[in-house]
Amino acid sequence: MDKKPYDPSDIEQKLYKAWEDSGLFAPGDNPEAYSLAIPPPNVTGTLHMGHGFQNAIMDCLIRYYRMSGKNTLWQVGTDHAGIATEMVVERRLNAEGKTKSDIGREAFEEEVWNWKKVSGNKITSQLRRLGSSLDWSSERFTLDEEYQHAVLSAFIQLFEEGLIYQGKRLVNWDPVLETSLSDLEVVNKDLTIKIWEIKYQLEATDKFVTVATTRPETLLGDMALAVNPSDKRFSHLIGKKASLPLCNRLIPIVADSYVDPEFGTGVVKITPGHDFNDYDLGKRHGLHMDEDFQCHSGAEDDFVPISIFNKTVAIIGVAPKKFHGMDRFEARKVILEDLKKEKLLMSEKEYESTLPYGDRSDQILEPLLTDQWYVDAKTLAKPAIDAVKSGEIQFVPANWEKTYFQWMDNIQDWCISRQLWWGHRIPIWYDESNKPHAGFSEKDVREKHNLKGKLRQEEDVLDTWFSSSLWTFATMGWPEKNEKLSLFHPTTTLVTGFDIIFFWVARMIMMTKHFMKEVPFKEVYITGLIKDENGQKMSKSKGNILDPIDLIDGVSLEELLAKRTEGMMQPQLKEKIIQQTKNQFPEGIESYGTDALRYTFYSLASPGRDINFDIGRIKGYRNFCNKIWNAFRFIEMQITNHSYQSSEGSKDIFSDWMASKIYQTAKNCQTHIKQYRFDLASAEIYELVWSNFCDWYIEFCKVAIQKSDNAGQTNSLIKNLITNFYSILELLHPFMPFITEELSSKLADLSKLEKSGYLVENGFNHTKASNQSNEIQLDKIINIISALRVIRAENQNIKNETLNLIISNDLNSDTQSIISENEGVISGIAKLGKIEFSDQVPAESIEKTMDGYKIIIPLEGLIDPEEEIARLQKELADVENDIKIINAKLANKQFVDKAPAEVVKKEKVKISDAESKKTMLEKSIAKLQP
RNA sequence: AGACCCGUAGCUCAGUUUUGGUUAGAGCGUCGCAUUGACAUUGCGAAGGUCGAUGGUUCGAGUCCAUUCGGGUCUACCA
Repeated sequence: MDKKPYDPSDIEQKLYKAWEDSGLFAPGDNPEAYSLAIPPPNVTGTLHMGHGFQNAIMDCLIRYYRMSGKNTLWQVGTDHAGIATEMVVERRLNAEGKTKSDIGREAFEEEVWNWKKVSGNKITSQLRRLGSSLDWSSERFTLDEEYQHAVLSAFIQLFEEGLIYQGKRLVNWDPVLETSLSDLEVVNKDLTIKIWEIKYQLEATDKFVTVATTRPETLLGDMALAVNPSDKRFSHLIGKKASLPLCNRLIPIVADSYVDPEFGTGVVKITPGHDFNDYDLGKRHGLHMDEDFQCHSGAEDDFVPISIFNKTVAIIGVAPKKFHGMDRFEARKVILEDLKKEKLLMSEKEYESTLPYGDRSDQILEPLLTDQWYVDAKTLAKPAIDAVKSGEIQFVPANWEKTYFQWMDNIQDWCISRQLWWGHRIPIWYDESNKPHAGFSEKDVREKHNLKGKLRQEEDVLDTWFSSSLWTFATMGWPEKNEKLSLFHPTTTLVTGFDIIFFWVARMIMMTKHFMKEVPFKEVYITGLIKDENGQKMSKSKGNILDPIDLIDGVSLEELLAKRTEGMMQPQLKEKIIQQTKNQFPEGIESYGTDALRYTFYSLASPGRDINFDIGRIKGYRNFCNKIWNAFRFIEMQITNHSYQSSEGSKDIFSDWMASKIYQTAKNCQTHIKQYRFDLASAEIYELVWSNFCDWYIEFCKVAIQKSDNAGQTNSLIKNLITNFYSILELLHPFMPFITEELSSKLADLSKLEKSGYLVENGFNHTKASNQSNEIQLDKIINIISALRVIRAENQNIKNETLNLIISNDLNSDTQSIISENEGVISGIAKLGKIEFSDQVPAESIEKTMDGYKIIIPLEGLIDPEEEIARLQKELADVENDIKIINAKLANKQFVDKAPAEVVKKEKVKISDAESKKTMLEKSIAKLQP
């Protein structure tokens, strides 16, 4: 037996492989199903702390229910992550001096598939390192053939139902990635920007009106000026025209209540092609341009917005030729100079506002008029709202429902087309008259619609979230109806973060309700977001990211620095990050093992919104693993040293006590897991194992075995010890799968049980209800031993002496006889000579009043009576104070009348306890006094 | 502008809803003591909190209500 501490690296990967090879994670056919679908990570991504956290939780759930006898499916898979992946591959191409358009669509797609091959398995192997008991046999990727078929089917059905439509609208345009984005992919940043005031000359006068703008370049696309209809300052202008600076064309002045007379100058320039509000206003007023480039208002149907940007946001169209080809910011500069020259620029001021940025590219977005595909989200939202309102789906914690409703009630149609190459190409073919038809292939479309002429396929691909919104059922083979779907769908629970409630959770509910006529999951457990120990979001640019695998295996400072600084978007932060990392981890990070990391996650999983990951805590849980490991080593020693034989044994009070504690904890954990309180469950088990099992039970067993005088008794003590340890391993297994599996198999070998297979599949076999009265008795004995320890700590001269103990006869007779029966063990642990029950108290002694009885340690010549009196008097003062407080309470008529009888009774019991304690203390003091 | 979350021991957090009711808990850290048989990744013991503030409801408030201060998040945004 070696003495080195527990080393998880010896066992973890070996065990996972054994589990996986044995096919233990694959579902069976028991109709009592429990299923989870993993939120599919980006196929080319790597594991971060959030993944680690959420997967730890999912694995605990699935292992717990698998052990409880449910038929479990934990669906695994990865997402193609359109924009993110396309960006990475494009950057790699750029580094080689090539561009996407150089090589063309097909070659590019091939590049991405190659990249997936290189980096694609990283995250799935990392999931294995976490011990996640995923069903690898049903792994899916969102671009698998089968999955693609589901995506196309969904699109075609929605199109045919009129719930997907094409429209020329303003979208959030990312000029760097050259694609549209949905509202959710826009990050609004608060900034100090500039605002300019510009004069527009009124037609056929020498008068001007002034408008304010933060984007002067858009004036090239202005189609009107607008004022509030009730604004007296400008009512005479309504219906007149103004001349557009630098452009030599006229635009109408219209009245619209959208304009806030209090804000700015009260006159607004209207650019329907480049601003969302202006677009709506332009539509209301039917703004359009004639062949002479003059703008007019009209009926709503006349509305034709003009656009002056192309897809790289360079100036085109009706803008004066001079500006053509200029980038938006270059054009802004030139326009401001020109306005200044013409004395039309009134002012330039600082201004607090927000600008929209792309969440991936981090570039300022531009509203741009393009053809896009939309999902009619308003229609799909209704059943999805009802599903949550009716309780068919429950959010945990429940207040996330509010967030959900707030968004769903104001939902906008969802732009699902992306001008990318990586993803599901939209299954639309245009005929020669540009009419769109949906189908699985060109052939399919031709046959269905009897088309003869040339067909052109839509170039765009679908938003990644469109395909992932089908995740729970598309992974199970939909649109085919099969047994898997009927057994495992709806899934039981979704575990995810609040950051994707809108992106994913809400859209899954909408789509699943629509296609399956049922919900995708019955409960949504929204976890907190993992932040660093200072409450900062973990991000590459802050340089505070942690890789869960580094916490498992350890990492040197050099490697950690390299990881945190490679491929930085803002290299100027590099020095700061290096310094900060060196301060935090001067020696790098130690290896803690998966079980310790997982346990840390559980202990932090309280219902709040943010979870600050304090690296200090993981150390404590590594020690916990070591503690368990050594508890096993103790048992191992007993088995070997006493030639343990597996046979029928008899009960003992210590094992009964332990079994009873385990049973209670197991019951509580069941509740905690149902309520997703992994923090409470883990804390309770920790306390059970460390404080009850190791600190007390093992110590009792140790002495009991030592003092046992017959082999049968020894054997039976060991047998009960083994059984209780098994129960603990079972209870811990969903939280710490590796160490528990390893120890259970070692224990099975040692104790010569027939090999009973893996804990993974075995369930909770050893935990049983036990003798509760024994539990109470032993709790009392433990109280006595603890009190003795306090006395020793307070009296340094007796800290190591063997002492005699007298217990007053006030202690009930049941406990007295149990103490007598186990005198040897108790004396052994508490280092006592003999234990007596008596009301005869020797003159020189230390006394301690307990719960209705007292313990006395005769100490002739060893104590200073004066010191002892002082100590007792302090204790007396405390008791008297308690009595005063309770008396005051009971003297309060209001309290006695209004408080529930139970509460009043409790107080009365309390005071009588305190009174008797007081009497005992007074007697003790009197005796010491000369 | 609206919605939401957080504030409890030196630090990181439970406890606050359904149900207001003893002396408010844990881990880490700190202090004192312990040393060869499971474990120093250890054991035993101790100290440490007017629960952000104010007011209210109540016999009774960390918990309920109102106001307020500080920190944070999301949604929507006006030129």
